[in-house]
Amino acid sequence: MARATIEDVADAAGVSVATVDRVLNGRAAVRPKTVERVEKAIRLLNYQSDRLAARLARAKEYRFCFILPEGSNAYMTLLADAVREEALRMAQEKVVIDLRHTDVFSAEVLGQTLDQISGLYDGVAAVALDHPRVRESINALCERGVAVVTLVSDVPGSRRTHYVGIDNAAAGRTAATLMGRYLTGRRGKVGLIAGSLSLRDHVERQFGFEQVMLHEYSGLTLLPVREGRDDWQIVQGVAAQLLHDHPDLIGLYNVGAGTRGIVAALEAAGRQRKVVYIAHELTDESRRALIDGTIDIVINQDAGHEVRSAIRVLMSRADRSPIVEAMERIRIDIYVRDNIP
Amino acid sequence: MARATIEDVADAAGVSVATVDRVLNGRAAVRPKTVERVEKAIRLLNYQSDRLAARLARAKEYRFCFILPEGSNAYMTLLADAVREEALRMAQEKVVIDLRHTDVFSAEVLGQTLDQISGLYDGVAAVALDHPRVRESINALCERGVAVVTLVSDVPGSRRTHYVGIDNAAAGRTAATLMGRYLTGRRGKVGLIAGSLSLRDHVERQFGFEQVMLHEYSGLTLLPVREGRDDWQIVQGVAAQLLHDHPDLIGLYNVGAGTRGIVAALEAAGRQRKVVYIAHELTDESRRALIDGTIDIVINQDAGHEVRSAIRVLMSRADRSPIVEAMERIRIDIYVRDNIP
DNA sequence: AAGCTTCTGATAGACGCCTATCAGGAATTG
DNA sequence: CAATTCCTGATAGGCGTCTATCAGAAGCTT
Repeated sequence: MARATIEDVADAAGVSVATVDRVLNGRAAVRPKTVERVEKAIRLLNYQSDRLAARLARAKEYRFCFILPEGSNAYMTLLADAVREEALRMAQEKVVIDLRHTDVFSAEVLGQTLDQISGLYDGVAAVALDHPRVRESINALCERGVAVVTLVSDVPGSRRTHYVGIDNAAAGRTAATLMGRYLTGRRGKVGLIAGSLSLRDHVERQFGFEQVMLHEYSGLTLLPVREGRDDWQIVQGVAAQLLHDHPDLIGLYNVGAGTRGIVAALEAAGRQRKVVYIAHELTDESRRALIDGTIDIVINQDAGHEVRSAIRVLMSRADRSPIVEAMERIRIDIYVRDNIP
Repeated sequence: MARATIEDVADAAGVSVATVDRVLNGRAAVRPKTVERVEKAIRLLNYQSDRLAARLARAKEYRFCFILPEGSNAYMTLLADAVREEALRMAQEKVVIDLRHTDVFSAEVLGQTLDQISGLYDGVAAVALDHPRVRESINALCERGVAVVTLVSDVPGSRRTHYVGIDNAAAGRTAATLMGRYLTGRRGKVGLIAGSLSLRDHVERQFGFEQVMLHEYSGLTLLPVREGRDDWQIVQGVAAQLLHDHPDLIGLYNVGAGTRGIVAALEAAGRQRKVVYIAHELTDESRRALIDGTIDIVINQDAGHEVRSAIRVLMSRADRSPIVEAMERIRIDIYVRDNIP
């Protein structure tokens, strides 16, 4: 009752291994009647090709490329680290992974980068801007048979194979629910800071947050969003202003990066622990602030998981095997002080 | 600059491939001086043996066994499903996975089961009771070279290779922090229900919960634990009693299974949504209750992840490759209504 | 029925490593 | 120095699949 091999299938179907192989890999024309016989034998023996042997035989290096925004955004640094780590591990399995950085805020630059790498890789994973220029480049890549995966922020409407990241509207709603519950029975204002309203993930989070806040926690006054460009110094200024303008600010949700700036602003105003502060992404900075109580909750998407998921998706596209949806769903992690990993 | 092979190493070291193989797999005695030469060549070429080729060549089926408690505990059902699913997937890679059920509350029965399977498997993953009888059987298995992994609940002091599960004390603390914050500014009683105080994970959760509640939320009165045997009907009785005895009960933490019983009791008393209720494990039942607001928070450990992690650990033990700690850390998932997967 | 096209079979040689065997060289012992 | 014992080299065969080639069979056309 050992596993069936191609040879077993060939015997059962009364054909040669060559023909079975032709059917399996669409190598040449095979008469429909023969195809059917082979397929019947496959079903009968419950044959599954041995992935290990197959990849060994193909002896092919898979080449993938990750494109991340340049700059010192803490979460992107985590992502980059994860990519490098996985690159090492995957080297053992004949997978080469390159990492490139590009200006995330410029659709033109990102588009050019995508255009250039065509032909060099079997697959690309990119943190992409949702912009027609980018969409066009993504589609061009797909056209040429390169698998494209969007990371963290999606580009809907493009022909990308897959989106690896969380449901950002749901993340926003999650933040709102926790904010509302943490502030049960209190009245006051809640501030909202985003990196840029041209980043799809930020907008979606904001949308989800407002949706739940307005409908379910109408006792709280939601202030209009302010943009911080994901730069902690700018964010610090924005937060400081917010705190100054609203002495009755009791909640703060930062949809983007720049945690460092907010922590600084809260401390400068002496209002840490007095404002319920919900941030995104678990970094060294936010971890620290979570432990000392300045941040109450961090909503996270696991960088390691995202990178591994992206690689798995690219791999299965490369050897035409199906992906396991359940395994590739990126979760919205909630961290409080006590469950930090 | 392709990957180095054993042959390259042999050439570089000026020895034969046979000798390299002997060094790599400790197949026979090799003179220290030669060993060193080979190892130097390996470092020099940054040689890493090709896992795929190695496993193909060994041509060995790995045989693993999962031992789960019998009965209809919802979470255990999820675990069992995950095991079956992975068993299918792993079949593609020459890994056979069996699933056995046993009485989780009896150390003797579990011990016997463990004793019996010795010799049949390369590795075992078990949801085990922390009991000397069980510990002894686990150690006996390890003695005979069978890799043993504890699942969900650990057996410290045994020679098990690894524990796959969450830090339960931290989970308890997490529950307490959320309970405390959700109940900010309110006074009243908080109830605590466990399955059995002989289950290590339950005791640890209780410990963590009490620790944080007592120190940080002293405005809330923590009631003594009650046991529900993880049976929803018993749990329902316990919960009903609790609600009856304490009209000022405003929080409830159920450390074990039996969510269904608590939901029923809350509904019967008409106090759903009036009591902040925190449960463990995301099942169909708790998911429903979370959505309709009866449950406020679910703390979860992902069944699929645990099973996959256990398999990975058993596999690396079997082919003596190291595990990636970071990848095998099981997270304490927090779910509210809005981030349910 | 000859000539052509389309399918199929047989087989060899990778892929990178494991396992096993045997002979001969090196080091050790008495 | 001979007799052991210990190390090492060379090599064959296998793991299950892919790729490629070539000859021959089957099917179709006219």
